[in-house]
Amino acid sequence: MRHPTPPPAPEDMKLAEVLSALSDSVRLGLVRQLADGAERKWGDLRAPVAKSTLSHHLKTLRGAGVTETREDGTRCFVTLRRTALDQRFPGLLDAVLNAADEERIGEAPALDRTAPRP
Amino acid sequence: MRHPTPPPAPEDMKLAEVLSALSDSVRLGLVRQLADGAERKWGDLRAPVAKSTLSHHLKTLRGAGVTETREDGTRCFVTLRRTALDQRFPGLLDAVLNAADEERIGEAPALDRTAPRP
DNA sequence: CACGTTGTTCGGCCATCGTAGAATGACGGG
DNA sequence: CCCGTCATTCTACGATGGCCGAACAACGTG
Repeated sequence: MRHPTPPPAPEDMKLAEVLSALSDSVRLGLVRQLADGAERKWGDLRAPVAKSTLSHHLKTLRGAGVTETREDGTRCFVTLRRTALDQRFPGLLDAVLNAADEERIGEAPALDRTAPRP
Repeated sequence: MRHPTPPPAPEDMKLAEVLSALSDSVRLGLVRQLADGAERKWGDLRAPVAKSTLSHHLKTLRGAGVTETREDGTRCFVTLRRTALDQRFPGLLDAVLNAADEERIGEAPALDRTAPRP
């Protein structure tokens, strides 16, 4: 399956690149799903895009050092690199996750129930 | 001079937009120059780009709600909207500024003195 | 070994972005 | 009143970026 994008060492992570990786709502949604630090199966990640697009988003996150990927046979598992991020950019991830929670980024489209049906 | 981009109310700021605004090294350099909260003259801001480009970058920062602009006659002054940012995205700005300081983003190109001259 | 599953890569499309130079508009000073 | 200063807008262009469907590659299983 080939993952030619190994995660960069903590000291090689660039702030602008990380912020850029986090500046997309689809990717923020993915990061939120990984927020508890637990490993998630690729196929269990939810995003409102085609799987090729999802793959690209995960590649972007990996490239910036935000996530890490482990392969096991034909399937792979994704993890948030919380310690590396906290070490290199103290407070950043928490601030972003809190704000993303507040905005409910990446949550179900939420059918509009504001107007009761007739 | 016309500033058709008034800063959004704190509650209208979008996380993804703010992160996007901060994901450019030129803009990060500008934000660093404003970090102390003091007002700065447009013309005193340093950036390695043409003035039209600088104007666009400041428009982007304004549009995201990161900065504010005050006009006085023909010149204008730029301020970091620290309180609005801290209120809406607690901890985010500090984390970004600390990391940007660490990477010395936007500082003088720094002639290479690692090898002493012959 | 043939096949289905899983994720990546490829090719292409369209939108946005960073950049610069030139034109424009708004003032203030001589 | 005319000119210089200051910042924005216009126009243009190459580079990215997000998106998708299709093709591909690696693996486990029947």
